[in-house]
Amino acid sequence: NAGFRLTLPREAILNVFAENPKHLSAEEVFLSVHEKYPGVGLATVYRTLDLLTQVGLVFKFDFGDGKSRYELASEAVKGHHHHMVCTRCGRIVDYSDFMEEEVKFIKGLEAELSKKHNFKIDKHQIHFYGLCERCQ
Amino acid sequence: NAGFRLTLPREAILNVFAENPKHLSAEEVFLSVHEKYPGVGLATVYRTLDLLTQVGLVFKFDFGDGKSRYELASEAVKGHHHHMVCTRCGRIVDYSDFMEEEVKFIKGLEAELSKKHNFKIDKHQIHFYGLCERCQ
DNA sequence: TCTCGAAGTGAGAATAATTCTCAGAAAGGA
DNA sequence: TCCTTTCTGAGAATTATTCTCACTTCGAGA
Repeated sequence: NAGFRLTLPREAILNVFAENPKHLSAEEVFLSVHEKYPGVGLATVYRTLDLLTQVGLVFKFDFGDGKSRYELASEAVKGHHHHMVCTRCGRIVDYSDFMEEEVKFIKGLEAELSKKHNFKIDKHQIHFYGLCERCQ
Repeated sequence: NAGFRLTLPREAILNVFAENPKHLSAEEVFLSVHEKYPGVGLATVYRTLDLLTQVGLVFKFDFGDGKSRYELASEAVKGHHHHMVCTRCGRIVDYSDFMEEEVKFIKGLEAELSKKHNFKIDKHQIHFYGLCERCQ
């Protein structure tokens, strides 16, 4: 909260994530907020999601279906996980197996790449694509 | 070429990739094709990119800036590489270092995940985000 | 060679997610 | 309290992508 106000819309949006800590689209957040606070507009949802992303409270993902997804950063960190996306039905499956090895590997890679390409890496995304259980 | 015709627009689009084997946006492909073949429409470019992606000749990427990028699959495989995206200027830096280790690690991960979650993985994407040399 | 149906096409309209604009509301410090 | 800054809702505007439709091209078979 560095120089920003914690207003009702913003609080409402954060609450949505607290209740449903999953990769939500802007529209899903909007609908969810709208139930309790019908006054909150879609533009504000987008603005707030943007702000929260800037500040680092939420992560923004793009799974390639044309809409962005957002996820509470603390969730994503605490239960660190990545995603598998079904290319048929669009379902997103979280996994948190092998995270320790994965994080270790990725961190090492990051360090090497940062050095070699003089690129200041601050986050990564790993997505697997394929067919989920139901769609095979 | 299984049941599809190799028409002029399609050939022209493939040529664009041959000449410039980089992560091109649909618009970039369109402009490039347009130079030699002004008759080719944007819709056809989109349709063809879609077709080529289905068939597996090109890969489709999404770096989170609202537009998709396409890359010749043979290029991506031959010079297997991944991407670092600058969050300030949008520049995309390829890297192909440590690929052997990376592929090995990812393949192993894929196998484990496929088994455990009964998810038929057929591709993955790894992106790093941060600040490029110029933007730090 | 001619004919017919499927596949492919360009142009522009339509769609969907996101951003912008603008006038008004709220909030915090002087 | 007043004033400036921040924040807001509503709807218009924008941007990438898809759809529609009438037309063309191709290729297989008669």
